[in-house]
Amino acid sequence: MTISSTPSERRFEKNRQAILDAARSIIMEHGVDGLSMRVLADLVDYSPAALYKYFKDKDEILDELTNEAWQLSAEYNQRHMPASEEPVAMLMQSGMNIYEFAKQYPAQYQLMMSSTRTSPKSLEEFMEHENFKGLRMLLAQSANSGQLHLPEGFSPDLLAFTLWFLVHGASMLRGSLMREFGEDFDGLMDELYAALSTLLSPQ
Amino acid sequence: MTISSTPSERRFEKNRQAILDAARSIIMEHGVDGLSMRVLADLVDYSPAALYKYFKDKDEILDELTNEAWQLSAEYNQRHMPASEEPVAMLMQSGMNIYEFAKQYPAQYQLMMSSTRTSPKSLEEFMEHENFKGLRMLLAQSANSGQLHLPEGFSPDLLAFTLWFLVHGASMLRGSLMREFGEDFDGLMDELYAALSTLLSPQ
DNA sequence: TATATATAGTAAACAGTGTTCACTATCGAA
DNA sequence: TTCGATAGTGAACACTGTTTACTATATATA
Repeated sequence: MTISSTPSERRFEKNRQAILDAARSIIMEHGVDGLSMRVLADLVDYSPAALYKYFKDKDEILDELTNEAWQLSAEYNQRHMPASEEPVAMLMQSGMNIYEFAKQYPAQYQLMMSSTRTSPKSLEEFMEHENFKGLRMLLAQSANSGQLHLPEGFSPDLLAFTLWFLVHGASMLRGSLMREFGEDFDGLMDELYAALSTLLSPQ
Repeated sequence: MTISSTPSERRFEKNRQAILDAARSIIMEHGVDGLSMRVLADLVDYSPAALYKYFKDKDEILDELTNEAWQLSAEYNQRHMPASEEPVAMLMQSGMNIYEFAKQYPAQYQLMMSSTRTSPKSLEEFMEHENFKGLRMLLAQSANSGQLHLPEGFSPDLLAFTLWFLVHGASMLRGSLMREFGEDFDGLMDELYAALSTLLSPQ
């Protein structure tokens, strides 16, 4: 399914991609706030105004990087997920993956959590979001097969949200209010995973 | 304990306070990003440069507002806390108070969670933080007296961190990634409080 | 009371930001 | 070969936080 395209269209797409690559490298090295249209233009040997032939505005660049980031995070999770394991262990690994991703790609994570135009428009839409649906499925199936203990009052979906809040809360706090805690924070998370693991294991 | 002061010192302090009041009203109406030195100067009938006689830089203004915000949040919590109640109910109310505060004072909450110079420098320092120590004490005492059920693997302090992560995670997500969910998010939180309440109640 | 000093306040500028506009040169198609 | 779309540019606009040189005014001292 190759899309027919003229040389100039391919050239345009290449240049656009090169700009995105440069933008990505800037936010990874200097944070999201380190990205300015002028330093970006400098890096790709364009004048600042030229960037507006490729993108409507700066937000469109950030939106592209945000979508990339969600995908990257999903890939990161799949890459670090043991193939056949018990559900509770997979669940804990899922949590660690989000947490580690936020640590390793703080700029991308910041974009995911803050981007304006990209964020889901309703709870229903979010529930179908690729990165959340996997978690819901895992919980529903393993609760059904008795491989996961649902604490009283928790539906699979409510537990999914709870864990999402918990892990993303911790990850965001680690990058903002608690950014100075360093290793101590990681130790705390290990304790938390251990306790959660026994709480959610059958029996 | 009135501090001896000259008229000019009192005048200085009054002007400084007036600037802070104006800054607060700006962030409450237009968000933290809506605060610029020029609109602030306009509002208090000063030239922009004059503000620098009262504050080292913009961050110093934001730091003052951040400290205020932490205090405001503590007061909000105390004001909405039933005097004599069972610990679990108090705990849930505490969580709701943080969540409701973040909803009602989003700018202040944003400052609390993001300010650079104000944030605690270590885990130990944070554990002694006024707004967190209350939670720890409540948990330790009620767990000791059997009025709170500690799930296996959770120490009182670990549970305190867990609840902190959970509530602040939810509050931050409500203000960022999930800002469009509106009432649905609140309903989810109600479910969560109910489930948590039965999980942590004795028996 | 006169004089010297510290201080409140200002206009203008600097360096940075995102973005737009008028313009040129080149490229692709008829 | 001509003609129109388009890639790319320099300069400007309207912002941002901050600094510098300067002027009054208010305070403190002789």
